[in-house]
Amino acid sequence: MKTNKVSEAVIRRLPRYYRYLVQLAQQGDERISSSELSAIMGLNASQIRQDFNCFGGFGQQGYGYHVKSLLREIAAILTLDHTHPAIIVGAGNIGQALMYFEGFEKQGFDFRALFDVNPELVGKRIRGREIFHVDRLESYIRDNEIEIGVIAARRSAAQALADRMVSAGIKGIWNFAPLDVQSSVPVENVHLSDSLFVLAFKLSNMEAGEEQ
Amino acid sequence: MKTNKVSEAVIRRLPRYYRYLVQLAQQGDERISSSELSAIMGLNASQIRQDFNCFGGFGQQGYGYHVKSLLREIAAILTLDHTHPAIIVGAGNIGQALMYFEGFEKQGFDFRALFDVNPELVGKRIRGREIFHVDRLESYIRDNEIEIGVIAARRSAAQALADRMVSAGIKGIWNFAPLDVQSSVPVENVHLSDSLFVLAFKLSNMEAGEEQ
DNA sequence: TAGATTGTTAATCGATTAACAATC
DNA sequence: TAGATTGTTAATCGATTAACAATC
Repeated sequence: MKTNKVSEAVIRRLPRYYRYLVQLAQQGDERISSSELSAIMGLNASQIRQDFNCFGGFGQQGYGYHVKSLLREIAAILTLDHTHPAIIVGAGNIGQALMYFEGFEKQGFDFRALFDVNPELVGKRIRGREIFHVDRLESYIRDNEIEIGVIAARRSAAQALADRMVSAGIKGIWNFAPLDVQSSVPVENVHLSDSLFVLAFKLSNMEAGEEQ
Repeated sequence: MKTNKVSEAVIRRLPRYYRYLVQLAQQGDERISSSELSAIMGLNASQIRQDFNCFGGFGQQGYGYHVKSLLREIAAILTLDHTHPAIIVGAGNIGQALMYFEGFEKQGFDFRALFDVNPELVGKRIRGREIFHVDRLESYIRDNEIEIGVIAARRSAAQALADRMVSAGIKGIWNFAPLDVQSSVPVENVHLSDSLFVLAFKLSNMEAGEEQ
C-alpha cells in the first residue's frame, strides 16, 4: 500500500466507498466493476479506478473488484482495522449524543471517558464511561495513550482545549465547536451550522430537481 | 444580487466567511481588505475577491470591504435574514442534541417539533417542543409549511422518511443517517463517521506539522 | 493627486474524465 | 482465444491564483 500523495478529494471519498462496499458485502455481492459501482454511487468509473490506484491495484482485469477484498483494503487504508482510543471533552448534549453512537465503537473508535468543568456532571457516567473534571485531561491522555480528542465544548474553550490536548500528546482532533481549531496535529472540523447554512442557501437558490 | 452559477466550492466557503465576519464585527473592526481576510482565514486574496464577486461587488477600490455591510450581504445570501421552519424526525440522542443547540435558533432556524415512533417518547417535550408520532409527519409539514426536515432516525428508516417529507412538500433535507439520502429537493448529508474516518486516516498518513 | 485595493481578465494548476494498451 | 475490465497515460475541464487596469 503505497500512500504517496493522496489528494484531499480522494481521502474524502474513501469513507463513502467504504459505506457502499459494506452494503454490497452485506447483500452478498461477490464482485463489482468500476462501472457498476459508478452507477450506484453517481461517480465516474475512471475516477473510481484512479482513486483505488492511489493505494495500489485492488482489481483484476476482465473481472473487476472482489467486494470483500476491496472492502478489507479500504478499511485498512482508513485504519479501521485497529482500535483508536478517544476521549470527549464536553459532556453536554453533543458529547453525550456522540457517546451513545454505537456505530463508532464497532468501527474501532473507543470513547473511553468524558471531561467537563460542570461539577454536577463530574463523576457521573454516560454509557458506563466516567465524566472526569477537565483538570485531569492531560494526565488521562498521557496515562491511557489517547489518540483522538473530541471537542464538544463551547466555542470560547475550544482552542485552549485543543492546545492542551496536543501538548499532552493527542494525535488528532475532532472538533464540533463552531470555529476553525488550529493545531499541529490533524483536525477535522464538523461545522454543523455551516452545513445547515449551505442547505438554506440551496433551498432558495437551486432550481427544482437540480439535486441528485 | 445575481446568483447565476455559483460552484459548490464557493457555496461551501460562504458559511466560513460568515463566521469570520461575525467575529470581526464583534471585535469592532470596521473595514477589512481581501488580503487581511486571506491572512486570517488561510485563503488566497484573489479567491476571496472572486468568491464575493459571484454575488456582485461588495467592496470599494482603495478601501476594501466594510465589515458590517459585507456581513449583512453574506447573511442575506445564506438566507439567514429570514426564518426557516424545521422539524426533526427521530427524537433519540442526535435529535435531542440538535434541539438543544441554541445557535440554530438565533440564526433563524426554528425547530418546531420532533417526531418518533417510540410510544415512550411521543407526547413528551424537548425544550418545550412536542414529540409527535411519526404518523403525523405529513400533515404537520403541510399545516405548518415546514421548510427543512432533519433526519435523525436510524439508517433503515431514512430514505422512506425523506420520500414522505418530500411528498408532503418539504423544501430541503438535513440528513444525519449514515447513508446518502436521494431526493428531488436539496439534501445535506452530515456523515459524522465519514469525518471521523478521514481523521483516522490522516492520523496515520499525515506527516507531523502538515496540518495548518 | 498618489496610494491602495477592488473587480475582472488571463495564466496556472490540479482534479476529473476519456481513451486505450495491458492482461486476466 | 475472445471478451471484459482494469491500470495508466493523455485530454479536458474547472477551480485557483496571478496580474493589472479601473477607480475610490
